[in-house]
Order: sequence, then C-alpha cells, then structure tokens
Amino acid sequence: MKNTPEKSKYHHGDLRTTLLHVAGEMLKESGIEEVSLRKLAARVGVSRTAPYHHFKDKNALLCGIAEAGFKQLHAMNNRSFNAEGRSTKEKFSLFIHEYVNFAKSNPDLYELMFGRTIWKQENSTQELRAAAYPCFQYQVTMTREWQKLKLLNHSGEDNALRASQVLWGTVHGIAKLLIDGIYTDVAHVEEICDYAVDMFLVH
Amino acid sequence: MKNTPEKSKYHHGDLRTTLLHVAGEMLKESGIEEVSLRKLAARVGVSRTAPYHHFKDKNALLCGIAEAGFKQLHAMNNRSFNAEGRSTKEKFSLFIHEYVNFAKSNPDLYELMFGRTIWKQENSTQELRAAAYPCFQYQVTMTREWQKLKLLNHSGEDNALRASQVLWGTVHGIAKLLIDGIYTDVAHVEEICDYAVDMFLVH
DNA sequence: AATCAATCTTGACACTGTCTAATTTAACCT
DNA sequence: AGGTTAAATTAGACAGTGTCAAGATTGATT
Repeated sequence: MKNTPEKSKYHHGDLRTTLLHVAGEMLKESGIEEVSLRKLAARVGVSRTAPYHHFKDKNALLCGIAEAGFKQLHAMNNRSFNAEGRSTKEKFSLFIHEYVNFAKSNPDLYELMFGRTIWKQENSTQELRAAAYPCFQYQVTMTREWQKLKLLNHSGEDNALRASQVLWGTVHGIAKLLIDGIYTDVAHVEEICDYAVDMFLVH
Repeated sequence: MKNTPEKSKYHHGDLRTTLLHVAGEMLKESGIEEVSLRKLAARVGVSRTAPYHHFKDKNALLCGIAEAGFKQLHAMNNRSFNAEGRSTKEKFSLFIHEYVNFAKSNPDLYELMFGRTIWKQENSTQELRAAAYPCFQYQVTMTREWQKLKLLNHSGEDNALRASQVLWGTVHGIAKLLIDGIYTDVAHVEEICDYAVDMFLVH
C-alpha cells in the first residue's frame, strides 16, 4: 500500500535522502565492506553514476551517514545527562552505559563514525565536522559539571578537557573492543560499564 | 653493496618472510589502504599470484603482520611492567604512556592489529590468536598485581578481569582517538596519559 | 636420472570507484 | 505558450582490486 504513485520517472525527485537512507540500511544489514556505490544504486533502482550528482565521492556519502549518526549520539548523550528523577551519579552511570550500548546496537555505524576512513587526511566533510564537533564539545561540558560536583576521582587541578578525553577514551575504547570482536564476552557489557563507573567515582 | 648474489632465480627462496617484511614497510609508509597484493608482488619482483602459495588470503597476510605486532607489543608491556629502579606507580604510569606511544608511533600497524578487518567473522588466523591472546592475558596479570598493591581507585570487590578491561579500554580508546585523527592535539598525548593515570590511582 | 611436489607464472573473471560525454527532464523566462 | 537553460540521469570506458584455474619451471627425493 504505497501512497506514492511510483510512475517510472527519469528524475527520482528525492534521490539524495533516499541514497542516505538505503545506504544506512545496507550498513546495518551487512557491514561497511558491503556498502558499494554500485550495489546501492542498483538497490535504489538508478544507474551507477547517478549518486555522483548528489555526493562528490563515496567518501562524501559515508560522511553523510556518519553525520546523522553524530546527531543521534549527541541527542542521546543529552538525554542521559538530563535524565529526570535520577541522582548525578546515576546519570553519570547512565551516560556510560548508554554510550557503549549505542555502539553495541549500531556497530557498523559507530565504526564508520569514528573510523579513520572519514577522518584521516582531510576526508571529513564540513557538514560532518559541524555535526561531530558539538557532540565532542558536549562531552567536555558534561565532564566539567561532574568535576564541579566532585564526582570524579583525581588529584591536583581540575581540567575538564583532559578528564573528558580520558572518559571519552574509556567509553570509546570499550565500545571498540566490543564491536571489533576482541572482547569475546559481549554478554558482560553492563558489568564492564559498572566497573568503569566505579573506578572513576570518588569513594 | 648487497651481499646477496641477486641472480635471477625462479624460486625466490624466502618469499614468505620477504612478503611479510615488505608488506610491513608498505603499511608503515602509506597506510593500510595502500597495501595491495599486486603492488606488494610488484615491489618484491614476483607475479601477482605468487603470494597465494604462502598465504591463503590477503587476510592471512594481514594476520601475519599483526601477529608480529602483538609479539612486539607484548614484549613492550613486559618491559614497562618490570622496569627497574622505579616505583609501582611509576611503572603503572610507564605502561600507559608506552602503550599509547606505541600506537602513536605505529598507527597503521596498531589500526590493523585491533581493526575489525582481521577480527570480525572468524577472519583471525590461529597463529594470530596464539600471539594476541597471551598479550591480552598479560594485561589481566598486570592489573591483578596493581590491585593487590592497592594502587587502583575503586569500591567493592576486586575483579582483575573487569578492571583490566576498563584500563585496556582506556588506553585503547585514547590511542584510537589519537591515530584516527579525532583528537586534534596529538601534541598533548603525554598530558592526557598523565591525567588518565591520575584518575585511576587511589588518592 | 627420473619423478614429484613445491613454487611461480600467465590468463581470466567479477568486482570496485570514478571520469567523460551524451541524453532526458524540469524549471524558468519572456 | 514556446524556447532556453540548468539539473538530473544515463551508458561507456578505464584503471584498479582479490582470487581462481591451468600451465611452466625448478629443487629435492628416490
């Protein structure tokens, strides 16, 4: 029961968003290495070179997918940090669990978002950076709050940037080791996250 | 001034190790995406399909390179943990700095060693696992010692496996964010590592 | 000296990303 | 309305990739 006429049209009408959407599906289904422009075009029902009028590169397409991912991640972090009816410690714990579970639920998307493919050697699109950097910055903002509330174990002067780099490194590292298949026990994610929270909190 | 005769010979003699060696060079020079079997073969001076008599796959070749990397990393960790004339805290700090700097000095090798390419979907060779798992285990062993010495901040029961997963996650995450070009300030590695050490130690 | 297995080579196939030039359509401006 | 222009899409082509199959060459073994 499609509500679109589907008349055979030369101009697709909304190819750009369709490409992003279908490419996202392919990524979720079978991983990054199965996403090829040609298969994507075939699946959308368009010629191989059509995507090039909407994306400069395959890289630009990938940046577009990652861009949406960062917006999603940013929104999720926001929800964790501002969860109602929870103590600050609980919200800190929630952030860590949610972050790692985001990666666990969307392994290939996460891989793409943080992989060197789109970040190394000036590959990142301006739009991608515009979505990613605020997301990074938000981690610093959260960390600064946690430091003000004397939540985090440390000695010496507070430094929100450094602390957030360490915290972010930790969740990122745990996520990566999980989804790259190096931790064999994916079942114990929550326990690992709990232990991480415990190691960072002041006692 | 070569000391090998270099007579044109049909049989190379030691092609397997030569392939591993040259492939490692190519990896270091221009990154993983520039390592192709055909370019490798050309550089070694051999036909495109010759490598297939020594490695089942391109994947098997990559596993071979990573294998050597893990042995190197394992040896380095060992040196850090047993550094003479240093306090336990200093050795803990040394481990973190050395680990991250290993990744920083060999970004493409590290990327390969921990990338999903060789770990996902049963891609890992038995020889690779035989080199990597002891390396992983050693991190648990070190962590157990640090816990016994009451070095690490935490509450509740000690769990060496969980703690090492968190610690390893942290160094891995910091390393990854660095070499993937997501942290822009590669210059501040040591400061980040120092801050990580500070956050994990009991005060 | 003959045999055999290991080693290496050429040829071929199906993929990939991307460039160029031609074709079709929609939009816009008298 | 009609004609021009720009956007969107197309087929064709090229260089590159991993890898399979079948044949050629060699060193080692009997």
